[in-house]
Amino acid sequence: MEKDEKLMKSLRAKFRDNNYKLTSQRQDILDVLLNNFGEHFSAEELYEKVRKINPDIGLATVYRTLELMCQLGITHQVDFDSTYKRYEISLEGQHHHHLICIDCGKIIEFNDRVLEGFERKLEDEYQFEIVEHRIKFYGLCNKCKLNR
Amino acid sequence: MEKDEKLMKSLRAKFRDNNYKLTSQRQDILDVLLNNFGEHFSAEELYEKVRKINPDIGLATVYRTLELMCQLGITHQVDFDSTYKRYEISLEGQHHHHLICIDCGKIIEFNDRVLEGFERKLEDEYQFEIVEHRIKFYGLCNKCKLNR
DNA sequence: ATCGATGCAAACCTTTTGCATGCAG
DNA sequence: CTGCATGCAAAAGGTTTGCATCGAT
Repeated sequence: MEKDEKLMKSLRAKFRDNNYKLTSQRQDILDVLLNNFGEHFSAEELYEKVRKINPDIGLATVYRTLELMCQLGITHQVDFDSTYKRYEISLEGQHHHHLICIDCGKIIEFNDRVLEGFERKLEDEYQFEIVEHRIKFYGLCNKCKLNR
Repeated sequence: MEKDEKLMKSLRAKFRDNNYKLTSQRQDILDVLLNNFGEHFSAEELYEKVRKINPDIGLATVYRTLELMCQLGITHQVDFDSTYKRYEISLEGQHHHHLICIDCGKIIEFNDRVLEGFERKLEDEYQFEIVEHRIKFYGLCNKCKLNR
């Protein structure tokens, strides 16, 4: 839990350093975030999880906190093709991408650096300065391949 | 317009071959699709464009037709991080990806094959059969770079 | 003539907003 | 204390659905 403590400290600092109050609701949300590290979640899902810790929290607060955390770089949106928005915790230097199973919806994450040369080429060709990339591969996971 | 005729014919066949009626509304939607080839559009945007041809079409019909066309492979969803869904016409062998400007929202499309080797590697590593990929690079377009 | 497709309006679901109250700094 | 943050409920998108009618086959 040492690493978690350090991370929590840095996330709290992001609120404080930007003059946002560290309310108990925001702390509760950070707790849930770290206890579910690496997951993607909707506002509703986050709300349900936070309610187990603090049953009085309002859904609007969850939405407002998500927006603020995205602004502070604590979280960011991940856009899968769904009717609602999904989010995940941001971690510097942790570009990761997704393999998404079109049968069962399973999401596998992976990291890679192979794309960097490719990015240079694109930047030249289109006079575009790349800040970030999101890559998704759709297909069949091991299990679903067998069930066909 | 020769190529368009051929494409239109094949799209109409997709309805017919699957026993869906080729109503005037569906035909109007196909017309708009081909006359705005390559664009991404929301249901609302498509609705507005179709209304110029057929002012009596209902928004629900546009939604229902979009769903059907996605099912038939005529269109597919593209997921940018927005509050509403966006679609584009599908074209076999035309994998293309996006450069998205984080300042002005401009979207530049590009094609590339450099990722194929990378895909093989992922398939081995994760026992995952890749069917399709979607790649987005976020950054600053030429114009917005200058305005900073 | 039949049954799927349409238009309308209502329902739904997710997200945002206004306002009075609460609480961190 | 002060002003930002919260909870509630209402409003605001975007999308889906029920139902009577229309029209492609």
